[in-house]
Amino acid sequence: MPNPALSTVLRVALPSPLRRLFDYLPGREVPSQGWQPGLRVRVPFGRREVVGVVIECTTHSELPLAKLRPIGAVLDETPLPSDWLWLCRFTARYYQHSLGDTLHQAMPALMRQGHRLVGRTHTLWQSIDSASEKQPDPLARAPRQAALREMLQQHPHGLAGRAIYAQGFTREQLRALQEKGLVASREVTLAAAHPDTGKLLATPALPLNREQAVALAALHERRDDFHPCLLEGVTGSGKTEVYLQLIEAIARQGRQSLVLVPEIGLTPQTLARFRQRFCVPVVALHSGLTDHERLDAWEAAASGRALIIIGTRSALFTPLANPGAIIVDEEHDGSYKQHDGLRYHARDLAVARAHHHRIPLVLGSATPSLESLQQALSGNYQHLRLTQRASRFPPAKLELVDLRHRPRQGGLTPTAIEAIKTTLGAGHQVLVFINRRGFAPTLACHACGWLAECHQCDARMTLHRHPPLLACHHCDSRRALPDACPDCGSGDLRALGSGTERTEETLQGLFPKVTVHRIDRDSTRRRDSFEQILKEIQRGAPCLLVGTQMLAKGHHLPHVTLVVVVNADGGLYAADFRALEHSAQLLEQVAGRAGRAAHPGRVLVQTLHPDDPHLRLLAEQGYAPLARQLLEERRAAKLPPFCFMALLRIESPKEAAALALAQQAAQALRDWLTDRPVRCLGPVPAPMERRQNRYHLHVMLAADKRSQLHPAANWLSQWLQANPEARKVRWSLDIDPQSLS
DNA sequence: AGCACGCCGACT
DNA sequence: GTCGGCGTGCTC
Repeated sequence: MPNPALSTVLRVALPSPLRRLFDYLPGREVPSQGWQPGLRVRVPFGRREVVGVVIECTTHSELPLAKLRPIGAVLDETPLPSDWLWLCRFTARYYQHSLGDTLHQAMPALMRQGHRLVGRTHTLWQSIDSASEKQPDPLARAPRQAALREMLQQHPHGLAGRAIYAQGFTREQLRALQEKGLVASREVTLAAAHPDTGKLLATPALPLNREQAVALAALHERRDDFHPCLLEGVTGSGKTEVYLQLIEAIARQGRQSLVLVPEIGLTPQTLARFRQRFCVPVVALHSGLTDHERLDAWEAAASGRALIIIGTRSALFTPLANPGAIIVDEEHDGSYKQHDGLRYHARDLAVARAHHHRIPLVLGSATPSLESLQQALSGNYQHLRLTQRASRFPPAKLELVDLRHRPRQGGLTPTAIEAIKTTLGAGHQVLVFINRRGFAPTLACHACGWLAECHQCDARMTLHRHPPLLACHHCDSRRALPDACPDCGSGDLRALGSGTERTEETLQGLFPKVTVHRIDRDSTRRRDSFEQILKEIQRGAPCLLVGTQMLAKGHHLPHVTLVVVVNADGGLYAADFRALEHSAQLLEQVAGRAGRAAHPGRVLVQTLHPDDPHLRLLAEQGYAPLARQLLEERRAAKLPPFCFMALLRIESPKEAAALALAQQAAQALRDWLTDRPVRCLGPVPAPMERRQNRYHLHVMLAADKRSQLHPAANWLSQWLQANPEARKVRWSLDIDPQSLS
């Protein structure tokens, strides 16, 4: 009988919401280098098999050894990257999430399914020295093949097919060179592949202005230490060029740069800008990748071969063998926060990760979040500012247009229509911004006041014209348009207010000879129609663009010289304390679309509150002064970034069940919090309490310091997990919630 | 979260 | 007589 005290016990993290590890005995298979944390294993779990990660190797278990089951299979020869494991453990702890679930989310799909990483190869293409140079050039009449051969000659270790095609070469050109015996392929095991040591730059760096040079020098100076920077640069001030030259410097040391961009920002144009600059492959993590491509990218980053990795939120979880810098572009963007499951904020995790790796971190934005701005103003982050635009013209001022007592057509005042007419007459393009999809926000009965309401949500239904229906934007319910009022039978039903469809229709009526492009989620359902329209717009013919924030963010629209904001009031008096910040960021971003190239721009902002002090400050002095004032207001009100919050959301189809648990949780929490410096608010009904026939309640936790909040959030999470009542409703704990809805 | 077990209503 | 509804319980 072996001594049970000496037997090996493996503590394994499994893809389950249960926030604990599970103990296993080793099975038949022994890992080639012994048991180590970080090895993936396949284990029996209940009545199924799952893939888990060994977290601890120990010799005892809290359970009797007879209850432990053996590990089924060992999936890795070497542990998963330690920087990646560290990041997942940090994330799980910070966001009160199961470690096993966090690890699973951070892994490519094929690794989740248990694919092995060893023995995988990929094909590299290399140019071969031709036997005799005297022969006439076989490529004299094939310029693309010649160019391809030249590119391959600059990469002595060879290039992957994907990298070749990314540079605009085709399979056929490659095949032709192969048949002529000028290039050859070889299979390389992934682990043994060399980092690309060929030429780094495909096109030379652009000259920097003084501010850009100062920013780059500052980043450069301390590239071997944690060095967080807020790069606050107005639209068109050349933030991207600073990123590119920082990446270049990092890559020259053979180190990797991780670039995060907002969901909407990972466009072919963005990628093209990076790929045009660098010869080395730019690994892009976008939704179009196959599972195998995703695994390749993961391995390329984990091995250190990939020097430049660019992606959206989830790319933060890419392992880095040799990290050199992390860049978060448009750091204020809401898409960095995940809104379900593991509710992480990629920007905040980027800060933690850069700190862990002791590398520079660049948070870039024209409209920084108040969180990052406060860090910069208080000296925790270095504050780098870019105020000069490449364009000859200063940024367009916002002109407030009073909506009160003015006739409106499709939401537009005569002032706006006149300006549109003038701009189109001058041969320029106009962007009309409305933050509402559909034809009109709702349908109303003019006889009795009935409004079209959703049966499942506390919300009005939006009127759509093509196809004609009532749709709820908060659930998936839709209804046919009623012919008469369901309450009083009157036929006098009218569309109330304007959405993109109605403004498009009005503008087409007013300017029948001009093309009107509507750009919103409804009009761009098809995969690449948005890209098509953008290309068309960039050709420059006079036209009208009507769109939602899809249009406002990031896209270069050089021929737009007039921007009209149909209604700026959405965020002015909203209940959510962040609404004003987000609204100001959006307005500034929209305004930034005006007049970037050869002509100055105008921005008309329609409002029912032209005297609102915040709006006036934004219009007269811009985002930066407004942001500083908002910070003072947050400080006075003890709101983030001057406090730290965690939000418990509870939802159930049964209102009473949700309320009962919310009250119990709040009570238990308050008892525990006695004499602790954490405040507990609620339960309160969430904004729009009923959504999809589910009732939503909130309990809020707030503390002056992150370190105070954390134990309370942890306690609450444990309490909920231990409480059988909590299983009857759906709940989630959101650390640093971004929105209170 | 999965996945089973278990105990009551409308179907061939 | 069954098929299947989702409440409850468990996963090393």
